[in-house]
Amino acid sequence: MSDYIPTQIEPKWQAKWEADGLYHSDIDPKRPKHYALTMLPYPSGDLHIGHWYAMTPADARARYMRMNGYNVLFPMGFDAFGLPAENAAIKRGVHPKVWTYKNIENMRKQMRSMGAMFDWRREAVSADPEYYRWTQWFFIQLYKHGLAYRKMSPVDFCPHDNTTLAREQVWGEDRHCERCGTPVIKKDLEQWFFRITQYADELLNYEGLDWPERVRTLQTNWIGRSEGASVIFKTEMGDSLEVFTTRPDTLWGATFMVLSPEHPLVGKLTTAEHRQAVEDYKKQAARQSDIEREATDKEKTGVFTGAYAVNPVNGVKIPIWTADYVLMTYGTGAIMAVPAHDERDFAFARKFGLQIIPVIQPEGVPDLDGETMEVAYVGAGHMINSAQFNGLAVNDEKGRKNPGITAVIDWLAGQGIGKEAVTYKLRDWLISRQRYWGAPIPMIYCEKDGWNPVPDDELPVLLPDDVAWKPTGESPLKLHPTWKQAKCPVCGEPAVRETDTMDTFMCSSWYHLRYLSPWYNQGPFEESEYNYWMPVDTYTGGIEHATMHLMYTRFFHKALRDMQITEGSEPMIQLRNQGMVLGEDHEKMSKSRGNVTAPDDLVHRYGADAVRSYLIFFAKWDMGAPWNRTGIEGTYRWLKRVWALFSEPIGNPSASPETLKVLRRKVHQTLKQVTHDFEQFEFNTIVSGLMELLNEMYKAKEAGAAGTREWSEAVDLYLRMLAPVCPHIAEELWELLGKPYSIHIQSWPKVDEAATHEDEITIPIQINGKLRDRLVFPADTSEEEIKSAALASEIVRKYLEGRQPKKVIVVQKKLVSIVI
RNA sequence: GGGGAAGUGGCGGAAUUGGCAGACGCGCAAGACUUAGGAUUUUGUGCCGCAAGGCGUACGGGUUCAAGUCCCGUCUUCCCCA
Repeated sequence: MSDYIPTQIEPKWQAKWEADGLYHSDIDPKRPKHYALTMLPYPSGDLHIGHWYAMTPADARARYMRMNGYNVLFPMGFDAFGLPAENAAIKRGVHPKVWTYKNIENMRKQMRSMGAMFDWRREAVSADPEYYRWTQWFFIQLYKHGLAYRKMSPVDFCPHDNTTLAREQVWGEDRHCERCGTPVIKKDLEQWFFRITQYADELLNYEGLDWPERVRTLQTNWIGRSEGASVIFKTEMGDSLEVFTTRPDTLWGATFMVLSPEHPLVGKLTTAEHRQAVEDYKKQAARQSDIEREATDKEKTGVFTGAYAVNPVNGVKIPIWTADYVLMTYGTGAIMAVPAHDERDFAFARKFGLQIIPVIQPEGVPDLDGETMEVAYVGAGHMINSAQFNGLAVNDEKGRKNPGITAVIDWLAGQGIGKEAVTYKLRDWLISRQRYWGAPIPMIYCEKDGWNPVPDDELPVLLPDDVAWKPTGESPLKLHPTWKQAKCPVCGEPAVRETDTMDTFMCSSWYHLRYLSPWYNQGPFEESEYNYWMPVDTYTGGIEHATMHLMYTRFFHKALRDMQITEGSEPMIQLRNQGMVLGEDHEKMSKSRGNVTAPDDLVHRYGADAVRSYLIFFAKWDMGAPWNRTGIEGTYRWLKRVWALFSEPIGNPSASPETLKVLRRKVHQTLKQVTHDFEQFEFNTIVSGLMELLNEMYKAKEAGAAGTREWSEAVDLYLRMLAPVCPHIAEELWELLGKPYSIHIQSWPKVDEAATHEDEITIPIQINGKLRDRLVFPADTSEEEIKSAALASEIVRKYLEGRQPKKVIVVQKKLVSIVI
């Protein structure tokens, strides 16, 4: 018997699998397909233990599906554009391309050491010109179909470094520049957008998707659909002020208006007397984040503009204020304030002594009084102080489900002062980045013909390599002497290229399509591959992508469908999220904290199989947990015990039939549990189940089971169950036992249900809810027999002291509960 | 502030969904083997108690023959908010 030396067997099998193309996935119409996808990594340098934590169970499950007869596609690639490459260039003078591709090379090597079943022929790297050629092509398609457009939009800008900043480069509550610490300012730039808002309602529909409730809730909140009405107020000077409200039924209670400090009319409306206060207030508001501004518990601030508006429903003159709790980015940036029935308006009115008029009266309580109310009333009731609508019922529903709201909306529309309206928090997707290391936006500007797309046969618009890095961080594309010079695709006259690049979420919105045929150069993907493999059956990745990436890719797919490029509305049918591996200090792993665990060291010391099984075993997959360096000893020991048991000589069988029956029962019970766990993504109990079975097998061997038919079956099934989790040791032992190569193309075993049944059942006996006795019965004992045996038990008789029990509950095959 | 998730031994976690709480593993303790042990192996290990027994799933109530699981309230931690 030899020792278990993973570093000897693992590279050997990895090389053989690769040479044999064992994990190549090709179209096979005879077999059901399964597209298993795990989120692709950013090539930051090293594969992190977190990557392993995400990929290993995904790989194990892909292998399980393959053993179940599916033709499985499990590809891998790199999300290779992005800011860190540019930061490295600025800090260390390495070209982003060099930095990125060196990292990719390193990470490929690390991934190979995992022994995953990636089909590397299908690898896609988003920074390859052959990849971003199609990213650009998609942009042009979206542009041609009116889904991409250009408009002014504010960006974060550092006045000291004189550069635009990405969101993640703006730090802290005071929103300062990551590099120099200067507070950032907003600057308006012309930028490109995708019309994701056009798909807002469709994105709210998750029909046919097996996605976690949590992700759907996050997306739903992100889209933030509100139903209500838009109403036109007029200022005394005659300007129109449109407001959106979800509560048009409370219009008669509007006692003032509030404009966002950024609202374009604030300047015009403000009277000379109030101008200084308003200007000061605007400056102060601009320095706060939206979250701070919206917080309901925050002390309300605001100033009077000196102007008045007229409430269109009753002609009452109401003051116009400006306050930071109204955001320009939501609705119209102006609200009608109904302090009696809105918490924030109420707090504001009380603070500044503004009038409060109740217009919804709850049932069965004394009449509300604006002078004495202590909180806003937001519930159901009937309308009061509302002219012809007095007495109308208002319930807790939103929109047209509410009779009060419906009646008022219809009346407003009839009067021409308002109409039914829906607003969303979702904004159009801003895709311009003032960066170098991204896919150039393939557009050309001509003085005469305006913006036009680069012709298809000129794609890709290549990133130039010969760029200079200025410490300002301004995009080198802008500073490049010749790159932006182009010919107008329409008139042929000199024109200029767009120097912005695309948001990398654009690259990752379609990578699952490039995996289908990264070799293909006639289009983004080969149709036959698409028709066979799509949609993705199982998508796994971190919850942090719930809103951005997962929403963008859904939008992208719907847009492709509408442009007749693809069929189907949803790219990924089933979604599951893993949790995060924290450092041993329970903090998020990061180089700066020095709490990072490097998988390479672990693989070197314990082998990939031990690392894989430990990552699967040590935490509930969807929860994650802090790393524990000694824990891995457990799975390493387990594998050594597997090795020892399966590779040592068998000896003469001498086990009793009972021993063999018990062994076979445990094997099939484990198979049943492990199968269930793979289906349900409950990975940690797969390993614990296999550990338990191993312990039973040691006992059985002790009792002389080795060499029997049951023993052979146990070993065979054990290795098949082990194969998805620990592919190397399973393959090695499989070969050692003289079984046909490769274990990874064997079938998943079938559970023998009959073998799983217990002969005997142990029934706990409770008296007044406390466990007092345990009795063993043959499994088929009737309820009556169990009941009488329980009552006859010595311990129960002692407690009964000759009395009759008040109640006896017998739960079939579970327990007996006696009440005295 | 709003929305969401979660609180089970010293630690990570089990518990067929209302039915024997603590599977499996780490750690720890004692023993065996050994020149040695950071190898291997055996046994033990929720807490209190010499024991009988009692108490135990964040805390306080409730429903039930029976609650980690269901209901009400409180506290704590974590995640998300362009």
